[in-house]
Amino acid sequence: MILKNLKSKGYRLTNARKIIINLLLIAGQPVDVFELNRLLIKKGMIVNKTTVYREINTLVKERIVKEIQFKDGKMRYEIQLKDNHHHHAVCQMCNKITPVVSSALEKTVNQLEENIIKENEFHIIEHSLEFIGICNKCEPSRAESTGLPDIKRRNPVPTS
Amino acid sequence: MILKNLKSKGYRLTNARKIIINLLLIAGQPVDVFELNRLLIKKGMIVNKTTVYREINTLVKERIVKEIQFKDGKMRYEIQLKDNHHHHAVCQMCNKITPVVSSALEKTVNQLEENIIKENEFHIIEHSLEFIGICNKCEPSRAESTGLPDIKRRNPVPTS
DNA sequence: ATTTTAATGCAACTAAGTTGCAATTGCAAG
DNA sequence: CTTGCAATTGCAACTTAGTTGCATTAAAAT
Ligand SMILES: [Mn+2]
Ligand SMILES: [Mn+2]
Ligand SMILES: [Zn+2]
Ligand SMILES: [Zn+2]
Repeated sequence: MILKNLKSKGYRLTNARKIIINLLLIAGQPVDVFELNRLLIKKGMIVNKTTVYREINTLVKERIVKEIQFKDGKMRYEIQLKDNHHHHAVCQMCNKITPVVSSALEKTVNQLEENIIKENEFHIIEHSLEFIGICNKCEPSRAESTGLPDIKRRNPVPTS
Repeated sequence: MILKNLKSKGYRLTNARKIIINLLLIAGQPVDVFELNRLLIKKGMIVNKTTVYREINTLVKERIVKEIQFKDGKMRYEIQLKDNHHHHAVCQMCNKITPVVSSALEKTVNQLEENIIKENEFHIIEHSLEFIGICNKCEPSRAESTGLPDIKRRNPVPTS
């Protein structure tokens, strides 16, 4: 188990650590630190943001958590379960996240990675693939707009 | 041309705009705002950072420039040329960027996108695919380390 | 040359994430 | 159960990318 593994490496099983891991397991999808904090408070536990950042970075370092960057300027974190490699489709309007799994795709990507390693002399460790779009719930409101949806980004394009 | 297109839409062909577009064309790879500013200064032109951000967001809005997020907390921008869709391999250590092109991959991705649209009822606008690894120049120094390379991220994992 | 409005510079601001350090706590050993 | 030590935590101050309001400047159409 995750906790066993951590303890064996000299990490302590602190309250914050256990709850954060649990919340990430329950979430089952990428969450940002703000959201994680909200979940912690809901569980009746207030953890300083510094601690949250440090804890998450520890989990990233131990390859228990994976970082994902969308385009809204905040890192998101998702627990890494065995044989659960997947990607995401993100709604530009409401940020809804849908997992995307495709063995055909992974096969093609792996093939490509091998080619890159051979041809470009570049050792590839991982890849990051995200799909950006509009979820079916947000689709209706998009029709009325200019076609370019309101992107939830940190640096929003000013509405002309 | 790009400038013609912009003028026809009511944008003015200012000095800053013309130089920024030119620098992005010359760069031919994703650059962040800090780097862009350095290039502007080298061209003998000092442009206020607010202007640079605003200009780039205008170009993004007009689909002339594409935003790319690696994991170092800064957005990068790359000019969008016709029929030049591609991805990137990024060195975790020196940030060297290598373009990745594969028609086989795009075909698989397009197929997958169609499936997502049908099955998940999610309208997909674009995808973002980046490969993370170690370039051949940085490879030697990696061998001596723990295996986990020093990642150039904003929130660096503390070296245990 | 005049006018109109897009673009610019500036300074102050926001928000994500980091750091140094002192106080706390997990936990192993006795 | 107590003690000791290193890992963890909280706090406050800091850094950095990016944003905003407003007064000023400058494309460019007439
Ligand atoms: Mn996921
Ligand atoms: Mn490129
Ligand atoms: Zn949505
Ligand atoms: Zn490198």
